[in-house]
Amino acid sequence: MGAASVKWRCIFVLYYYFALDTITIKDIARALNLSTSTVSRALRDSYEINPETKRLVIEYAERLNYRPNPIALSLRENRSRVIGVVVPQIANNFFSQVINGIEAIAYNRGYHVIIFQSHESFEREVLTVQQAVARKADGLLISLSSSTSDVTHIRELQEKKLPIVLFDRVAKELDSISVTADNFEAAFAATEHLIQTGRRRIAHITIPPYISITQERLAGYRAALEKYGIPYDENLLRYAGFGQNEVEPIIDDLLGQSPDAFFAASDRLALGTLAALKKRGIAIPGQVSLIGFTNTPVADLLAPPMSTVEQPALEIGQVAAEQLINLIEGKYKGLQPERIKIPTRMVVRESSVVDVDAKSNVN
Amino acid sequence: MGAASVKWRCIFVLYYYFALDTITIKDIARALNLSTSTVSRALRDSYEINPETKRLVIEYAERLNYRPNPIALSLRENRSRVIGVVVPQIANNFFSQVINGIEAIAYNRGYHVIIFQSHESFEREVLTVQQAVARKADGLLISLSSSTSDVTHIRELQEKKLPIVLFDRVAKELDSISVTADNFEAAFAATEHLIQTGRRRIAHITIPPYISITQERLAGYRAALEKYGIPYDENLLRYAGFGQNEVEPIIDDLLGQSPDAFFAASDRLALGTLAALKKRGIAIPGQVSLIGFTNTPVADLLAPPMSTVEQPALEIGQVAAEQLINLIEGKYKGLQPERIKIPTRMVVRESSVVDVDAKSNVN
DNA sequence: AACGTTCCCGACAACGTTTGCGTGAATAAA
DNA sequence: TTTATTCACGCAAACGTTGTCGGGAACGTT
Repeated sequence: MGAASVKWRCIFVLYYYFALDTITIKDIARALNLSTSTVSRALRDSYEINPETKRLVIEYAERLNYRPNPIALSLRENRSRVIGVVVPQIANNFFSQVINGIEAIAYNRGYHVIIFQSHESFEREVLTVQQAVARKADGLLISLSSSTSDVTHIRELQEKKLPIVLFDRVAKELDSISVTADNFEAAFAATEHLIQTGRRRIAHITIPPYISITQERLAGYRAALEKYGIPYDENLLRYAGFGQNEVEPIIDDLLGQSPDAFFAASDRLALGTLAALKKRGIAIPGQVSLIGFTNTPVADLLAPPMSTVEQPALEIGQVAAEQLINLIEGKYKGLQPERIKIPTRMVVRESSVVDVDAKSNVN
Repeated sequence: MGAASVKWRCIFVLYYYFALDTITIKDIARALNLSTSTVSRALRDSYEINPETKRLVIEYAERLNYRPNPIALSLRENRSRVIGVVVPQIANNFFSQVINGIEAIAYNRGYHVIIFQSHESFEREVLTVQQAVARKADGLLISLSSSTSDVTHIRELQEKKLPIVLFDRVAKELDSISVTADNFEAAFAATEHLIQTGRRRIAHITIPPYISITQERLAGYRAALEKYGIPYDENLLRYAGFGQNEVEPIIDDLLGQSPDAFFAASDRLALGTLAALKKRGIAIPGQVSLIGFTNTPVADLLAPPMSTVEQPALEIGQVAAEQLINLIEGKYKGLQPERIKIPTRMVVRESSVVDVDAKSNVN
């Protein structure tokens, strides 16, 4: 009895410990009476292995479903085939679409993606980037948090020659490849559209000023105003953070400046603005026009359907991933880091279409 | 000249190769004239190391910002501190929120998250799961693809004792921990709400029938009908795939059955239904009511604001991650695998609010 | 003085893989 | 027959870390 129970316990323990145990090159070597080096070379189809031996090894490996241990490879080759992606928030349509694009390219080129979130916090961004480095990511795709004004933590990594590509929220101070939407053009087009439909007092509600896209979009906005001889009124400009209820008071405040249009620089802000305006019973586009920067697929279904500048999120992710992997694999030896701008697309919907009468009135 | 250029090239090469080189335990040992074992023990605060030596080592390590190499640790300990997440699509509000929840918990408990997408394809799911295993993930969080009817690829892993937790799209055949919304209750509540507002011919448009949630939701729908003595009419039931334009013809088809309400079993389907109905000029809720299963934050801003059953995506992710990590860390020795249901919340908005007159007419 | 403890520390193996080098055997060339 | 050459394979080191073992020195106990 005792002996039997011990026996069963042993079997259980063995099963438990070895069941998940994937087969290694050593197992193959032992089974075939070869050395690990021979097996390794056979699997890599080295010329210095007898074809017959190769056949044996490969057959056996396939039969037992051998998979090389990527961790051992990483340790040896000092590369992980992992790229780290640092975004402010995953649960944001824009970023999840970008990640989608990244993953597609990475997958095709044999890399995996580890996601890190900075939660719009500078401190967490620093920590998270360190984590990614400690995890031995081969390269980093970063979109800066909105509270990041100091980028030395990134610069240090660049100086250590860690491949880095920035996307969307980039920093001018960093001399790296960057991939963004053409924010200037997009903002210019949106503003111009509002002007051409007769609007003059165009409020611009945007995200914190540190990050690059804010400045580019603001520049586009101002350039359009200037082109049409409309003076820039900084009372019509507001920065909104990422809190829950930040938008409403800002809208209230802006309404005091009697704007006839709102240009919101992000998805979240556009929706917040729409909600606030509706809540206050302000007619869109009757009293004010609205156009947003967005990636929501439902702009069409809103009330009213919302004009937007669409950012090619998927494409940004794809291009950024391609650039990074090229960088990792050393295909850019001497070239200058490039700043890539992906064109956007403006979709005019009801929220900014002023009918002819109203337009002539306004004018 | 030649010698100088060679010298510079050497320096460049050295710099290039060693700049990123993080410091190892060996470097510390060499610098302090100790053995690697001593350094290792000193850093782990072993009792058998002289306090003075410890101080020296720890000081030096901190000064040079030593970080243990997680890859070496993984190789040695046969664990990666990585959890693999397999979802049909990242760029889906529900899943990105789930991932958000997963990441939050994983981060706190010292794990990282690698994302895999099955793109709703069975073949890619199998491949991707294999990838995750080959990558030595310590455990897997899986939401099955809609085309997955055979789950042997998952079962095999379970039999190999790989910790697995299923969420949202689970399979009854698999004896594992699962975390889902309470789909039956949610569907029951939604249907009951439609009935209580006077609807009788309630169309149900849902996702492919293999996956668990479809069946649970359908069961809830039917149970509500039964409770109110309304015969189940299978002509009012439609399955939609994940193609671009699948919803519209289905709606057209359903409209032939003169329904007075639509209950859509997913976010995407609800929005597609809304779009199709609007396109056809059908008044909501005048002619038909609409209620969706959704996670979109903009339901309120739609025209009309859409009634929804909200799934607690973030919470599902958190609970699933917790369960998995407990499983990985062996905290469940003998316990039965649990099927956890997270309660949902129904939010009634205009799209299903029938005014009194209309209601009495319909009745 | 002989012995047992305690304290600190180093050597070594192991995790899975690749690779430079060495080597015995068979073959070819002299 | 001797000497090169080619072929096919094994040995050992390395990647960074931890744990087992063992051992020298200093101390305390008979």
